[in-house]
Amino acid sequence: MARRLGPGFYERNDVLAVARDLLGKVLCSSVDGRVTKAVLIETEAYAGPADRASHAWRGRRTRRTEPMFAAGGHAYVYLCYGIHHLFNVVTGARDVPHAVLVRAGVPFAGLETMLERRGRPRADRTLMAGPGTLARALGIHTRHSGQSLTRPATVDGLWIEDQGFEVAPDAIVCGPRIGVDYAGEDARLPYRFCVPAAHFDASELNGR
DNA sequence: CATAGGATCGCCT
DNA sequence: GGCGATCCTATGT
Repeated sequence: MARRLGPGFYERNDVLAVARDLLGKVLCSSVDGRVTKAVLIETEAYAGPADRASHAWRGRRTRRTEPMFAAGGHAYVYLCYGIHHLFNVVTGARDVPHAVLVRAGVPFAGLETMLERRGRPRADRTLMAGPGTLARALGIHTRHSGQSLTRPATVDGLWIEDQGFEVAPDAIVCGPRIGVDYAGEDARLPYRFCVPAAHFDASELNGR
């Protein structure tokens, strides 16, 4: 049975552990009267003010980054390259700006809606193979930035469920984050986590 | 007010 | 593998 993740999951201060634990969890959206869900297969941790790759480096606090300083369990969504709405899970205590960027997923529910949003005729590996495409498939928008992930469902909202998918620690591959060359030495930190998409192929998803 | 640049994507060759 | 799209955000004057 599905269990919505609560504050205890998100408010942990170990953002690397949260990034790992999000693999296999199911990101859900209710947008435009439609519910869509994706199993997460790739995440990246952004570790607070000490992390030069983070928007909150050196405690930078602006209207855009303000949601990162909320308590764990809120959304941080920002526009990248003027086009892509990238979704992050805010983690840790209030005023500690940890976040986990959700980079990829596989469909779990609402496939027709996700195909329509992506302008695709059928599902393939590229349907949600990057942070921009995943957010688009789920209808995630910058207006969701700052919203709670733990409040009861609304007509326009996001949350994350545990659908019981197990991800063994040795199935997780980690490596450096993508697109953060500007971050100097921090660009090489192994803060990116993935499980192969095959882990959650269609046969396993049937019947859940 | 002006400007530079970005936690990307998809199409082109 | 190379490049243009596209516009918000942050920063500096």
